[in-house]
Amino acid sequence: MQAKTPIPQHKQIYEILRKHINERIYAEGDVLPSENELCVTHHVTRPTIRKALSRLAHEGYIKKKQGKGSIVMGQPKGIGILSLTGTTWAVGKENLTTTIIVKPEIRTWENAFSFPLREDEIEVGCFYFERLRILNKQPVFYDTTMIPNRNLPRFTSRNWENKSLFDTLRTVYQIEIIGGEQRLMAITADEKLQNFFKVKPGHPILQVDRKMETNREGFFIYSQIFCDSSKSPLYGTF
Amino acid sequence: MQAKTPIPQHKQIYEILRKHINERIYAEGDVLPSENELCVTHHVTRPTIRKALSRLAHEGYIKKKQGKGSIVMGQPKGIGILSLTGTTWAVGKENLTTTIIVKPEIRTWENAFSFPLREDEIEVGCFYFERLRILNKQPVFYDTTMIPNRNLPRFTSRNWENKSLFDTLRTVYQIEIIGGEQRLMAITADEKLQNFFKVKPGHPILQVDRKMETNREGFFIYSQIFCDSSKSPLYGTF
DNA sequence: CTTAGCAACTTGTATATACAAGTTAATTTA
DNA sequence: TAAATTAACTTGTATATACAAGTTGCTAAG
Repeated sequence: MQAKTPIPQHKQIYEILRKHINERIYAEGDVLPSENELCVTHHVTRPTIRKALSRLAHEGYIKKKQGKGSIVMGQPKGIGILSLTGTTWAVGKENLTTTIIVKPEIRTWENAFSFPLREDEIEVGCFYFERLRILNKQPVFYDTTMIPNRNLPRFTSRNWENKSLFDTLRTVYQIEIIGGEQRLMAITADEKLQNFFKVKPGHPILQVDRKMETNREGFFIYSQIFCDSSKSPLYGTF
Repeated sequence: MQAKTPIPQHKQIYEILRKHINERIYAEGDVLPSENELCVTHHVTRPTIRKALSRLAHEGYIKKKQGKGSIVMGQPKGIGILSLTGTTWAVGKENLTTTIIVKPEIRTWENAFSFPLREDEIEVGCFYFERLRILNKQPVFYDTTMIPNRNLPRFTSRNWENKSLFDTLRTVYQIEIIGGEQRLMAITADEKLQNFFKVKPGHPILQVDRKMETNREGFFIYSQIFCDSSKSPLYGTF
């Protein structure tokens, strides 16, 4: 492993192992190569490997057992809405299709779902898009996302259908979600939502407002999600 | 720092710093002593300190800045329902009172809120209790908790009013939540909930079913929460 | 054949060290 | 005076090493 890039080695190794788990090169139930073996294959020392593994363990990709090894758990379950990193949605990945209602476009911030905005955020405007997620031919999520228009070359020209927004941000732009805040509410469907979800007036809907913090100082991502949890409860791991 | 106990030093230091932040010895906005200073005061080396700080940072107690130091963020916001560790509820801690509806008692498992149970879990039975959380004199949460009856001496005789269940489990029994899964749903209030929350029929209610994994192998904690999010949205950090 | 114990693995904890990189403030230079 | 440099801090990354502790399977004793 060469350090020619400014990306730390433990992060590179994390990405490699993560990819291998996602691609089922290491499948659920498998035991990862031991830390010492990984040291040899990646030409680093144990603390470096341990840092990569510790992140994988924390995110649920593996489970470490003293004396045994690192057991692969597969892609963490969850739909990327309640999980910690917001990076994956394994459950129903096969069945969950994403339709873009409004393609990513540069807009002024209309609002940020009750989260206050800073001056400089308002100034640059934002990438805005709306998506409808369909599970087993039934629409279950409707969400809008706003991302500040700052130093994201060729962002609107990317293909976003059935792509993970957070995977792209992480691998292409080196932007990672490091935390955030969210508000959850149970509401009753308004006319627009009744239309999207094809439900009757008075139907309970789950609403989530999120403000996500990234490793870029002062760079926040805002999203609002509506979910018809009667069709499919919002399932997540933590 | 002596290593006479089997509890690792990095964990002990984590607990100390965490306590100091909770007691506002280190207040919001303060900068923690530098890693090297902490090394001296706790008689350990930097990697050990860094492990403690890294956990505090991950849980939101502090924020690390390269070149500056570790800035204290205070107790992580959230009500302990959506936050990662489930250990704290800072927001409204002053205003949030907890009433025990059903005191902790040993019961057989009636069910575990749609989570399947293992044989040995059913065998030992569980501690069961119900609580009602009141914010500004208005009931906002109603929750039931089930904990397997295994090796928890004097559990039922403890005082649980306005105590953090997870703090007690961690400090007294060395049990930590290391992850879990949850299902969120928007439902309409049934008669029992209408009574608790004093709302009309058809009122939307947020329901959360949780299965929490602990550092004790095979030891899970189950809880079900109902929230009248119209009075106070479920706010959490991650 | 069965079992106890040991050896060879695994991960967990901790030390000591080194240098890179970001921040801040004092100092030097123009 | 004002700007540039430097020095002294901070955290971030990485190496090399050592031993503790849990797991597994082989081996030798009964």
